[in-house]
Amino acid sequence: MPSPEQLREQLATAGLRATQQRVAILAALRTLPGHPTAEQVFRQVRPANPTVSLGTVYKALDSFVAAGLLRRVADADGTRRRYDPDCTNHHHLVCQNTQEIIDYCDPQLDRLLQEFFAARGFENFQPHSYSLHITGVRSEA
Amino acid sequence: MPSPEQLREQLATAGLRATQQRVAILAALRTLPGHPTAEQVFRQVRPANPTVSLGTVYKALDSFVAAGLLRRVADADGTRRRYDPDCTNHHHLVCQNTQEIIDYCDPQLDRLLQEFFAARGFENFQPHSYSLHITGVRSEA
DNA sequence: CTTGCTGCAAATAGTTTGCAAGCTG
DNA sequence: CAGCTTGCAAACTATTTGCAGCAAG
Repeated sequence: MPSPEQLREQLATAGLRATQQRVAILAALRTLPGHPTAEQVFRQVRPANPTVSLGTVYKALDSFVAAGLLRRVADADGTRRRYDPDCTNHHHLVCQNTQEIIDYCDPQLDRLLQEFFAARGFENFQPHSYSLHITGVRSEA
Repeated sequence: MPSPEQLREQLATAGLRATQQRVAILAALRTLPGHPTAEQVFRQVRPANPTVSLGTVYKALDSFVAAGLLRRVADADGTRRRYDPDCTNHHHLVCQNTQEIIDYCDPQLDRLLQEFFAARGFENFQPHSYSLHITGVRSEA
């Protein structure tokens, strides 16, 4: 849970003006679990900052993405955009029943993929990062 | 390039009525390369079938997805839906510059992933299929 | 025949844009 | 103070829905 000052600094470092709105939006992104939509961020921010508008949320998220603070991801059915606050490389488990998306980190898997593609290589393509999408069902146990 | 009869049969097997529109739409999907949008399918179908409407294309694509003939995929920036006519498991190369998505099949990779996850296993998740999203840049060579 | 499919148009959902006014550096 | 940012509302784009008529099984 970073302090407002830390958030302001993150924005400044990224070359963005640290407005109240952006600080609030960035804070919301650090609070919300998973991959929130613009709407979800808006609803999180709004109560404490009734002046922030949805349009501003969209613009702020866009500038965050441009600055590399955030990653844009498509949601499972492609109707809306989601924003992934975790910019480190990671993978996703997708439940076929609930459409739920769970983050999955696995350095061992990362290494495996790195090695595999280092050995193999591509014709006309320079790989940069790998993200594995694992579809399946969540088992209650 | 399957014949109309084959397409009709595919539809029947999938439990769908083989209407002229659906046959034309399915044919277009087999013709178009990559992962077309509804709009692209419409433009492909329209010249030969001026009576087909965009709404019908959407409905037909939905029913194809429900029947398992097609897979819905989100396009890179998540603003529109694309339909992937290839229902066998495969991976994607995504070019950061052009947003182009290239299909990538690699049985060896599939085996590697299978083995890795068979050995590892998950807590509360039953994996079913794996799709690797490889981001990078296309090198002209 | 009867049930599902089509075509049209209107309705929605999500996101973007234009611009005057405000705040940040 | 200069310029980026905001808030609002209107504009857009992609997709969905309702419903009367049509066609496939």
